[in-house]
Amino acid sequence: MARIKTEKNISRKDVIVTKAAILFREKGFKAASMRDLAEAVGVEAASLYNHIKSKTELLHELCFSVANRFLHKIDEVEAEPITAIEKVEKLLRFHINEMVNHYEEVYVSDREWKHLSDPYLSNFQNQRRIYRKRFAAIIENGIRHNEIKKIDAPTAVLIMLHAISGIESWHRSTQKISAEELEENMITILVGGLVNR
Amino acid sequence: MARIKTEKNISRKDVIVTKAAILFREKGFKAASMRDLAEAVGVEAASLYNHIKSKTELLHELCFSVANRFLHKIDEVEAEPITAIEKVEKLLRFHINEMVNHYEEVYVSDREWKHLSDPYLSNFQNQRRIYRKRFAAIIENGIRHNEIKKIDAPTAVLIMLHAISGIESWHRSTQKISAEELEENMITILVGGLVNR
DNA sequence: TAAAACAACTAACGCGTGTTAGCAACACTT
DNA sequence: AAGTGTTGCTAACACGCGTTAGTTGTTTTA
Repeated sequence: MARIKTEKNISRKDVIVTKAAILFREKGFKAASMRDLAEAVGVEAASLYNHIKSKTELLHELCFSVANRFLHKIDEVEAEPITAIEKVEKLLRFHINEMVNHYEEVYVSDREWKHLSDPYLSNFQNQRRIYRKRFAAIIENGIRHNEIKKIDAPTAVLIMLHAISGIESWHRSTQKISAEELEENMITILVGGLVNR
Repeated sequence: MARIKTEKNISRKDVIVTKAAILFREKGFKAASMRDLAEAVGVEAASLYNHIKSKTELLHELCFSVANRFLHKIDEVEAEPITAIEKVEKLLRFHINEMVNHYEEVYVSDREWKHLSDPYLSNFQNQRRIYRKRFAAIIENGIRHNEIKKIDAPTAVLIMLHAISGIESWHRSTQKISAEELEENMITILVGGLVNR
């Protein structure tokens, strides 16, 4: 009867949540079964329920832990006395790093939140909407100060956030450039565009 | 015993495939059941099998019809005697229009292809990989001719394609700018960047 | 070392799934 | 109007799912 191995400060629940992120990313939330997860953890499916309440709880945990990190970051960035472009760049770099270093979690939170159920679902959607509005507000500020082109701010936000989710492809690719190169390339393109002038 | 209504040149299978796209987009492939689909079509679940072979067949049809449209387009664009930037812009505009006008299909093809099974799966992945390489080759050409900044071409492709998939958010949003405005904004930002200079 | 708390197990439940078989009603052709 | 293929129906199948109950084994505490 082999127990789930834990290290210091890592609960068995944390182990399960982490493995769940990997599995949900790989197969999708619906397609990943609790029996799959149990196998990944090295235990029988029923045993998981000594540590978690339900499959959906795993999704809650993942989605909200990611969402909270982004909300804290935008709090921080908004308060800094820097230009709008610098704020945008800081947020982008944060997004890129989160996507590079916490790939599974961020990816799952991004693509599988639809399977949350109320009240978590509407809660999550709200947080997401608010985050985007605050991001757009920064861009609108930049437009007002002539730092940023006269564009539709919500559209800009949408482009930025989705472009970053493309790091998924980078992660999966075999011959990948370094994370640093990736970051610099993304910032160059998103902030400065393709055209050479 | 109400039949599936068909208009001229639209087979009953086409009706089913179209409804499937809407449903798969809404709930995800795995979460959408054949009974859901039957209800959307206005028929019992078993009746669907007079027109289709399996649930997965619906996904094949959607994924490959979308993939083929993009492959034909890149054939066309590659052959034109225009600059690299113009080629990129043409492809981007095509992507944007496809995403705006065939939202459900394109979205499903983009997000649910994982649930294809071999040999369709590897086939689809191949086509996708090849498409991206050809897109990247256009960008690399532009870099060689100094039209485009010295950036990592695969990263640029990844940004472009994923940015466009963000049109999903536009589609869902309530107060949306017009499709034309969206298109112009996206091209402006992706080709020219955010910064005003 | 005994008791208490924890974490694993086996067995099974009810349910929803994709799909098939067999039959009835419709639509079109001659 | 008869015949033929098409398209719908009902019933049911085998299976995998998330989850619970009850029990056994292991670790921690006193």
